[in-house]
Amino acid sequence: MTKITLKDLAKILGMSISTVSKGLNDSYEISEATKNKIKQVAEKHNYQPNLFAKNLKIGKSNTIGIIIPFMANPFQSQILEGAHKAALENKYHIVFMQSRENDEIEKSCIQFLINQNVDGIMISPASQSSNYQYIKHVHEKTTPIILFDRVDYPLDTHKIGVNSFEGTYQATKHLISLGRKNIAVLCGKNLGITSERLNGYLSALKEHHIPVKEELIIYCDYELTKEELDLELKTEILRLMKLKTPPNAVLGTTDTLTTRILGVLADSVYQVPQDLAVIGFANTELAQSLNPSLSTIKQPAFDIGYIATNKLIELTNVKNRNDYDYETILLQATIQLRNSTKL
Amino acid sequence: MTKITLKDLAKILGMSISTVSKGLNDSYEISEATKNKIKQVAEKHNYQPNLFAKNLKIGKSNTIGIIIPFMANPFQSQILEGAHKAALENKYHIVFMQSRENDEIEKSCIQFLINQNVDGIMISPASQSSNYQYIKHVHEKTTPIILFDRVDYPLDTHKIGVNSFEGTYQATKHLISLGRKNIAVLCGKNLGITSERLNGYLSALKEHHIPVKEELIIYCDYELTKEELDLELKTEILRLMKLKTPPNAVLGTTDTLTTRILGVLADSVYQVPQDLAVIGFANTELAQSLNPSLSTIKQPAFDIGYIATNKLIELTNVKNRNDYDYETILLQATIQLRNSTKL
DNA sequence: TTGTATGCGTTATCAT
DNA sequence: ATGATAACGCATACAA
Repeated sequence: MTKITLKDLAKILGMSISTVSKGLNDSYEISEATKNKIKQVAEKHNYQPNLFAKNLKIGKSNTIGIIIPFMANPFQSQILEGAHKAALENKYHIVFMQSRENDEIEKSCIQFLINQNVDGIMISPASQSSNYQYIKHVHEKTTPIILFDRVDYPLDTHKIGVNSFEGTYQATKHLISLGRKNIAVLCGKNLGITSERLNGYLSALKEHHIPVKEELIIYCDYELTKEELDLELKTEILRLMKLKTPPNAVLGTTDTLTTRILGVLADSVYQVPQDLAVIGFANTELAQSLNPSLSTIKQPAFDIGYIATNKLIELTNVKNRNDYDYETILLQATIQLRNSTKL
Repeated sequence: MTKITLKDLAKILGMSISTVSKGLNDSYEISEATKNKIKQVAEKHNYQPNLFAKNLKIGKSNTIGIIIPFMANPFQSQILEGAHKAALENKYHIVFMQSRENDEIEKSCIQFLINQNVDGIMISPASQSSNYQYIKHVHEKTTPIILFDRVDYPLDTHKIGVNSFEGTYQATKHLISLGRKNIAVLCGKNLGITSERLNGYLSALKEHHIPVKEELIIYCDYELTKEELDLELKTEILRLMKLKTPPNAVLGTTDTLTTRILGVLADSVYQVPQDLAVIGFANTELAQSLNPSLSTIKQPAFDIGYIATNKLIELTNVKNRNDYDYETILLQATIQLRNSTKL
């Protein structure tokens, strides 16, 4: 039961290859009667066009590339799942690559994808302006590129992410309403989203006339290994808790930072939430299994991946991208209050 | 800067297309001198062969399919990461599909992959003998299939997984050594790996002359939604704790069961580890962030994916698979003792 | 409305 | 050692 081709179908039907091809593609030049006959036989023999031949002919790959920092990460694999669904529905393929939070690797990923003839690329940039000139060039001259998750990046294109400001703003307000006014905030160094998320924090403080203390704003290097990051966080916690007025709450602006700080605290003498209330961006299903259960800012990760992929595929089929009207879609993050901020 | 083809190179070099092609493919019929010249020019113009044309010609796709129950799952996305690395190193592509623990979806995934002309497929089966006849047929007649993770499945092929017996055996012994002899065990219903993992538990009990109580062996339906599973676990916990001699420990035989039971317990009146010690298969990075930190049986997920993919690619390039010597590779799971089993 | 012929970019067979 | 040519499976311009 070897693969059946157009030629085989043509022979079975006693027609020419082109008639069969046109019939299957619903060409207007073929009569309904023959179309039906063709489709019926194709169906019966479970005909599936050879994609390599098709793509070679058409000059399209029906494949998009996705560049993500790390795939073995709950938040990002949820995004991938959404992307996967959208791609499947549109009969597109996905080739994904991991930038590992590194600009150079990111560039090689893009080059690889272009060599693979992908029709479009979606990126969650490794840093604020990583490979900007190169990405801009590729986007304008060769292959459309859109941004997801980390959308605070200068490229003029579709951007699908989350309302960063709102998430940290609401979370900070919640902490304040609990009487936790001395809030440390963990930020990703050189991360595009950092500024908006920090703004949410700052605005909430300002609104409540709470002075900003620089010593409570911590920038973490995102290129560190897990162990190095843990060590850095541990050091920071020690420093913070030795201040004359130590913080009584911590806000994590990214999934990684929130979950890591939790591990560091679990390993320390400080109690959550008694000593430090914790809240932050986190998409882990284990939030409620933690003890105390973790209050989180949860992003609609699946939707981000799903919408971004649909947008990219749409863009892929646009003939002329000059003067194209790009959209920025910011979904709402939702705050889920649990025990790490109780009391 | 449009894509450069063999034809372009030939023109630049003033040679024929076939000479250039042979030169790039290190054919013995081309002189070293011209080979060098060809490669140099190809390099300079960053020539990349069109994979669609190549695959069409060769009749291979250089693509493998991976079918996994769920990708947005820490354990499975770690496997995927290993697979991704191996594929990249071998210049292979991956198309992955999710069976969602469902036999029918699994079958449609296989059919899809075959239609995509994948050179081979690796599956973590949805259940004990899901689609066995079909998979056997495909494997023998069409496309090589290997198994990973859930390797307790009758197909004669490569199997890459973990020593299930050893993991639960050691974990159970550890619980017993702590004086926790009344151990409930959570199993996946119809899951191939269940029997070996249960055997580990039973052997450890036997070795310590502890009678087996059927009432402590719980089979959970793997096709349930998260909410339904939580509810089922909640009900089971209530039942267990009302027994005349309630269990003082719980062993989870899969990642899902271990992490879910933890959430259910966190939401209950029962304390971990005071009332119930908890240990089980789990690859989450949050194990140490849990309070109490979770004792886990951790699988080398990355290695499973990496090795399986390499084995599959190897198999893909075998001409005659009759009488092929298939391997079963069982890696060691490692037990990480933490606070959920202290005291 | 249907069929013929060409070419997408490769590899491979056969001449030269 | 190098080149001309056919073929992979498909879509399409053009002819009938």
